[in-house]
Amino acid sequence: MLGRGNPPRPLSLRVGTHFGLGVKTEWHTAQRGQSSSASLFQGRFRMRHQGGHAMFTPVGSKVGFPELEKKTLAFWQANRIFEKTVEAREGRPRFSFYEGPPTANGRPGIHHVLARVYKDVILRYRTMRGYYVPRKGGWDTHGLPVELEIERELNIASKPEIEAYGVAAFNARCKESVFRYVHDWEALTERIGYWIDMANAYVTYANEYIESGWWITKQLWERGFIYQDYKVTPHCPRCGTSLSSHEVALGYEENTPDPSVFVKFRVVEAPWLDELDPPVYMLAWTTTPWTLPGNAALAIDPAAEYSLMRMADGERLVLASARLDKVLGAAYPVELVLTGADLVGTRYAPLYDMVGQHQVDGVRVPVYQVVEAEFVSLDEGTGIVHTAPAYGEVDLELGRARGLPVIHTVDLEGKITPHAEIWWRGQRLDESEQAAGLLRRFAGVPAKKADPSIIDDLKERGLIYRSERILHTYPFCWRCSTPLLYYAKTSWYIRTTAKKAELVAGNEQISWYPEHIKWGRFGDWLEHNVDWAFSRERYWGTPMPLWRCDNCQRMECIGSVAELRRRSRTELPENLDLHRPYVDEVVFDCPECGGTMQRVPEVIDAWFDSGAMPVAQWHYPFENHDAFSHSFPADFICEAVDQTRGWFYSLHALSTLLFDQPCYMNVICLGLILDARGEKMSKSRGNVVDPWEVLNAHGADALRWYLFTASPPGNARRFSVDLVGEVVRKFMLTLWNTYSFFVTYANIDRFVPGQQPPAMPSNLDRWIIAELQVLIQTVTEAMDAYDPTTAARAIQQFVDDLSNWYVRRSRRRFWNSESDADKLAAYQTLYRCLVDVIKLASPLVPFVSEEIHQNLVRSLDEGAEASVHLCLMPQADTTLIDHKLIADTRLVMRVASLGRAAREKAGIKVRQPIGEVLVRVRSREEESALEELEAQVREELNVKRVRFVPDASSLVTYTIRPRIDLLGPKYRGAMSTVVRLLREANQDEVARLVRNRQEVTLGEYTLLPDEIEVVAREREGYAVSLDGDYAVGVATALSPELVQEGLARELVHRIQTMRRSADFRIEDHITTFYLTDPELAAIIERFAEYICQETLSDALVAGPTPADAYAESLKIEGHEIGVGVKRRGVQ
RNA sequence: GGGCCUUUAGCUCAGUUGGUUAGAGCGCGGUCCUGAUAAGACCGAGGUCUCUGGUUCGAGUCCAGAAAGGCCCA
Repeated sequence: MLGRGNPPRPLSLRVGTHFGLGVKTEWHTAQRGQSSSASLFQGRFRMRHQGGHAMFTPVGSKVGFPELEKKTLAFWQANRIFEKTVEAREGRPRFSFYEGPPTANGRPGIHHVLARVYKDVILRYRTMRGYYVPRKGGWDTHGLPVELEIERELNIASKPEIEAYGVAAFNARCKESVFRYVHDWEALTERIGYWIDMANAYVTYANEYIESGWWITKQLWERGFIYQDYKVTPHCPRCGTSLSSHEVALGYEENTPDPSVFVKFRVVEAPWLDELDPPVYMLAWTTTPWTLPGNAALAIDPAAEYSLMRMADGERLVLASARLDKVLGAAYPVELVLTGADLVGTRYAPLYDMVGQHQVDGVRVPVYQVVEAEFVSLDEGTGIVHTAPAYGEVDLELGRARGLPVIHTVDLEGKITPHAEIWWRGQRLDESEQAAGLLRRFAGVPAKKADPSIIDDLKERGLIYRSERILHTYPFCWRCSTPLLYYAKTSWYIRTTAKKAELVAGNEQISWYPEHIKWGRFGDWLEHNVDWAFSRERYWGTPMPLWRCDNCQRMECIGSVAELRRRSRTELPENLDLHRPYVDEVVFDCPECGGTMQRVPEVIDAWFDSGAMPVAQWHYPFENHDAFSHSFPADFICEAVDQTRGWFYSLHALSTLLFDQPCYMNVICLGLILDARGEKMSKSRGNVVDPWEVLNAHGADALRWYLFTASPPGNARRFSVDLVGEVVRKFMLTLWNTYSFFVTYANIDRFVPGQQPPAMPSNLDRWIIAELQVLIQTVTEAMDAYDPTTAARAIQQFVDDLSNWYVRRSRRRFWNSESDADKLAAYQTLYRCLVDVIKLASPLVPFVSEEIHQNLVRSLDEGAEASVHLCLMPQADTTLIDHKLIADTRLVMRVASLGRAAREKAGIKVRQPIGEVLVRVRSREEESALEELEAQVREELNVKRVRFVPDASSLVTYTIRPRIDLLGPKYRGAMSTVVRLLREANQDEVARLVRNRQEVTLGEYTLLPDEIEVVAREREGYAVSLDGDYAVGVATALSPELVQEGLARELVHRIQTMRRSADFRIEDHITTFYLTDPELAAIIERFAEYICQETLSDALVAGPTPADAYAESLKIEGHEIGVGVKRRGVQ
């Protein structure tokens, strides 16, 4: 530590110039406390630090962020910081957030980290803006994935096997499994700094949660929004279960052979044709002959052209004109050309007549006719599509739109039934008389195996035009490899279409990031809204609260546990589990007929659970009315884009149906995380990155910073551990080292913030403070707009400027200031920048911000906030924003950059002082700006003098360039001529005219001086660097004085390096010994004061180095020199 | 098959209302600077701005089409 006999570094090193004469050694005397200017630093500090302790905990430039973060986590936990950030804002305006519940039955991955840190950053930010931001966590616990995992464990794969195992035991295992990885989740959540209340998280399997779901269901039921109808799902006949789209995606097989059959449907009644002899056939194409008995209609494209062809054998076929070549293969006479619309209403003879002339209430069932449809393709088939509503999703949709019956001829085991089951308008119809026997010959045969028999049958009856085999992609069960059947089963629906207009209107009120989701993926989905099939024939889920009378089929919806208790025939146990199978056992009397009412077997889609969370997380309306109403609607939610049709939709749908308004107002919709090669991360590909690997290597802040800055939130992003490491170097270490620099010197100088009156800031100070205010504005605007990426990138740029311009340019002020007031201003400025920037950054990188806050703010001031996260965000002081100064400083940087380039060209290293640079800028205003900031240019370029060359003719020659941005609009089509004329003109002459602000006449055109740009080109004798209008020239000649000074600087540099090698402290004073040739010795004598000052040498001794000093033999520009450094004072 | 997104240097990304010579970081080669910095500066190599067509005096930018990749839905 400082102060143990080591003389503190003097505060007052008053040296007027670097080259004062006569002061060789022992040049400083002022000690801290005795110097008059030291009074600047007295005050409370001196009272509190009489023992001479460092005020800030010393900070090295080396840092291990992961270890540091663990310390911070422990601090947060021990001091309940998260809880305090919430409690501290009670009574303030509320910022409401809904947590989209993850499932805890798998390990969390990097994509979960992405979502969680994006949630966290907004919530922390809002808290620091003074909002009250409670954060209730949640867990999604129901659903098929949970069941599948248990099936795997039990080594079973079908519903009968589950039932044999026992639903109670099965569900018990499901319940046990969903929190299997909860510790992983909690550990990761904590480690990445996601602050969320997990202790009071909602759990979708809880009875209370289910009861709220029942309440919602009953609300919908009473409003007539719930009905039962068919739904086509991919069905595995062996497992006896439907597959989710995800499961289907697992089992696609390419190059699957299937029949490809062109079938003839004989027309019996056609408004567009009088004579039906010889017979007319509609030609349709199918790859699933087994669905032909279920045919209910033929679909055509009303806009397409169709042809009636006369075939060789005299019979006539109708098909799309566009398909003639492909299907018929040869030319036949066209008898009639007509549009699809003409064909609508055509009646045909069914291949297998299941329906006959059925009438219901005097209305004939519309079947076996030609109907129009949107989906008819002219790229394959015949343009006439066989439609079987029982076996195709679009078929069923079309059937619904056209009122077609659903004709089932296959059972759930995938076998053809002896009799058809026909549903129309929610009623079961008898099959036609003729139907009896039609199916019998196929009965019991698995559907796909019946294909050949059906084809043979139709062939015998002359109804096949052509039959062949094709290869295509077909889905198989991912578990048992059985071909899937698309199959219509009854399902419970929520009539979301009834509120479609409201869904779309509600979406108008929601802000989406990125915006295209609103109009694109989500808006589209709402526009094409179909009713929500929300029942599942499964076990582990919220039971559908519908009871049906086994006698009169009366339905009843139960909306609460109390209601169930009232109705139940038996006394229900106090702790009744609302899951299956227990709830299935509850029966009651039918009020209509006295029959037994029994629950329907289905459970509710887990998406319904998640969409119910605004209500159900509070067990509303059974309790917590305030908690619900205060949190509804949410200001903010955030999930990945795969939730558009998941949670984003289920929330929106239920909220609109229940409350006629959206339940969230702002959404960040995140893109997916891809691996380093741009491929989706998935377990099966084995390319998932374990978040812990990144966290252990680089820490949570680095990971967060990477996720915020690398790409905008909506984009898919590539991810790898190395990319995070880059962030550490680029941002984290830059920030850290700026902080470390400050602490190191502040401790040496005993700087105490707030203890001195504000010192007079320099231009450099005013510049960085202005930049800081701009940064505050930028960050505030971006974060208010839910855009952490823009905020973080701005902070990164600022920290770079702070470190690589402000601190670099200020180093001497801290190290060796010409005035203490100036040094004080530098400390005050840097301190202010650090304190504000960590506040701005703290929502993004909460750990390192906390660490710095604790040391810079909290350690000095008991009254300061206990955590940076309890602070309020800094407010921009716009009076401090000096736009001109900001622009001027950019100009200095630009000139400095050009000057360095010019030095490079001239081959003169920066350590070698040069006499003069010539600078040409764009305007007189820029010149005066540079004059103002000339010291920065001189120091940065190590030059004695800056000279402006407004005309610059002595430095450069000119070329000219047309200002096509001005000439273009003026001359338009003649532009190219004007440009050519200008190019051919005498360049020097034109340049001269323009510089004299005279017009330039080129043939018939007269150009104004502003319309031509004059560009300077390098002149010999100077090394000149050019950039647009700017030019910086370095005089290459070096005077002997300059060369000598360069040698002195070189020697200083060598001594500094030796100090480091000798492991001296920055503030250690030394004695320097040297032994060299007379020429170099003379130079050293001459620059002794400068050398001493720079190297903290109290004495510069010509002579051999003592044995106990650190010594090196050096060679400087051809001079041999022996140098020794020895620390002064007590070791 | 439909919808949406992406495509700019080896990698990750910027690129403002269309304007002369398209940028940054990382990586690579070189030089320099440095007693805060694992950092920084300068120079260099590395680009048919995915392609084709159109609008325009002028297109990375606007329009149309195509291709590749991604996601969602069929």
